[in-house]
Amino acid sequence: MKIVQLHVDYVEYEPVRPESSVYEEAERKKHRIEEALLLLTSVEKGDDRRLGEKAVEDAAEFMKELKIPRLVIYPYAHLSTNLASPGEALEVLKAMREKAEEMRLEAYSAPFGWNKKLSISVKGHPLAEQLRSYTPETVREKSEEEVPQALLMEEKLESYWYILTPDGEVVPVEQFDFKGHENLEVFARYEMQKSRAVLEQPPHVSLMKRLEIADYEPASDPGNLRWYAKGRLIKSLLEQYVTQKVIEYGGIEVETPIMYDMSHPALKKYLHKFPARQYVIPVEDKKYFLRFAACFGQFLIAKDMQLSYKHLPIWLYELTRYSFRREKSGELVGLKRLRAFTMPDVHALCRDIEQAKEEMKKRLRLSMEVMEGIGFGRDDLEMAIRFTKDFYESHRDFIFELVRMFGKPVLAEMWNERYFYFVLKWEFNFVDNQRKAAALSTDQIDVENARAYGITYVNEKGEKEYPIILHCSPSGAIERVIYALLEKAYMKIEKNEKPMFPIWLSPTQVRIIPVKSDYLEDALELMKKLEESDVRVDVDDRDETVERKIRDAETEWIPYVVVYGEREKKSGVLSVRVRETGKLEKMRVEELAEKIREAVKNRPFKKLPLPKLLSRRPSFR
RNA sequence: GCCCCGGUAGCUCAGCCUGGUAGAGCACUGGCUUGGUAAGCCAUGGGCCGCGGGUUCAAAGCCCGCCCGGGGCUCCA
Repeated sequence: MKIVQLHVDYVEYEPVRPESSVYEEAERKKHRIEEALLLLTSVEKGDDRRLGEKAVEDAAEFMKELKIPRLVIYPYAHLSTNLASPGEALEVLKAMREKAEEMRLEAYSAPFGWNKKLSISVKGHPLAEQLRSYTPETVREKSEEEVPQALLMEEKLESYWYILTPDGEVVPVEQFDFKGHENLEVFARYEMQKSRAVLEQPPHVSLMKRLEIADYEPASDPGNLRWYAKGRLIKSLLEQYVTQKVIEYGGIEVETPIMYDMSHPALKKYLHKFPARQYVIPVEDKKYFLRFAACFGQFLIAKDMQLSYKHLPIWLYELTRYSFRREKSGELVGLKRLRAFTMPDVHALCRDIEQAKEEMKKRLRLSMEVMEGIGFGRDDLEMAIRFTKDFYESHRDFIFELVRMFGKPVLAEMWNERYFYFVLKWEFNFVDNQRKAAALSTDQIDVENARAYGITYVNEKGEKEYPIILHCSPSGAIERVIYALLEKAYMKIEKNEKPMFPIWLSPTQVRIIPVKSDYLEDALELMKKLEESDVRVDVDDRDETVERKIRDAETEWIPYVVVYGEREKKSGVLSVRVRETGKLEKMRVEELAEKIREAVKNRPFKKLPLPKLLSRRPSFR
């Protein structure tokens, strides 16, 4: 395919008479289009629809750069001596028109197969005239950079912003009184203008390194981190906790592949509806993409399931380690935004919208419980609800029910049209030290994918129907949860308070410091006792002063530090330095164990995956 | 992707502007020290100063190119 691309002040054409055996219907009148990008297009032998689509994509990019408002596709046979047959050529031209429409370009198209009178006025800048040449090879090479439609559409998306209150008010953001809701205001401004110059680096990055949680891995692709023992432990506990909660709520846990064939028909559509860039892996003559959510695997399972209305609602759950999104390199930050991340993802198949609404309420409750269980309070999170205008008009009460459940004013974004596959989504957002927001928990009502994947259930009448699908991550990405915990801890440092992890997540919960080496035996004994009641304990047996060991325990944010010496040996009562209160407290071993059991309550426990003796423990960095 | 900043010991960084052949603290190793609630003392070892080219008698430093990393912008379903 050869295209002469011209940036024109105007183009005028007038169909005179049909010239080819294949021609389109056309009016014999003069057409004039101003301020346009004109594509004089010759379709050659071997060209296919993909080439046409690619050409339109390139043109669209050019138009965006130069702010050219409209496109004219003009069949022009005189650029090649190797023309395709008229039938084939028309097919490719139609693909171009469809593509332009799909991309919501203002596009005009001259009729194929006519002898036309043509006059044009080309602009005088250096980029105004260009020859483009496409062969099947160009598409094969370039297609790795395929940009999903949704990414392009997103840029055109128009939103209206409101605050919804638990009392049922709808207030345009500009008119809302944010007194007492300062965090929501920061969040709303962040979402709406999405730009803010901040120079400092986010505090959680140096914390994640210093606390030996995670670190960048220069030998991998950026945004793929390495996890040290303490980080792995914390992450693993969070993973187990979310999974446990989802299963309590009736989730059915499955596991699915991490890579999928890009040419699989059902996946193809979803790839385009979902604004994310993929990692692509060529294997022999096929291309696979790494999953960027659990959706694919679960939908493919659901498609094969024998589902009756009696089974619904049904929840399918997977915790993806990992999901991959090839975010642009400049967007990656610490644990906040990664290219490989761990995402709990629970889908619900529902028979109709009413059932979907009921399920969504349960899942909101689940998400609230999970966030609270992890250690986030209501003040730490701001809720956003986004929906189409249609959905709002027919389900207003439901939306306010969600707001009431959350119990605080909520940021609402309304779209005039449905651009994505869902009609409503909500998220919890965390506002960090840079006053930037990151989404954690989320749920969506998907009205499109059941059809796209051929997922059906049988209703009372024995007919097949498409279910509504909900997509929920009760915690959001696990890495991002840790980011939020670290950012929250940093806020404490800023207030001159002692930062710490929730006790159930602290790698070492109790550090025992023998006053001198003579008490090491006793310390080990004490450690054994505490371990028997599921407490993570270690012993600082290094040849250092007590002060030094305490300082090190403090910088590790250890919640309970026990100094053990003559006094404790005699009395049998421990001196415990309690981080939360900053006080020294006397208590017996059993009381200490009980305090920790109480703090962990119903949440998972894992043993400390490190040498128990500090003298045997290497530093990771 | 664009803009900015950076790459010197395991880590954090100084030195670079104004060229003269490599520094500190912490960590590591050895020794002294048996210490009671946030850093005990001494000593030792450790460096292709990101890579390649250029200028110069001489380059960690100046110039050019490249690679890698980070931050900001944009984006964030």
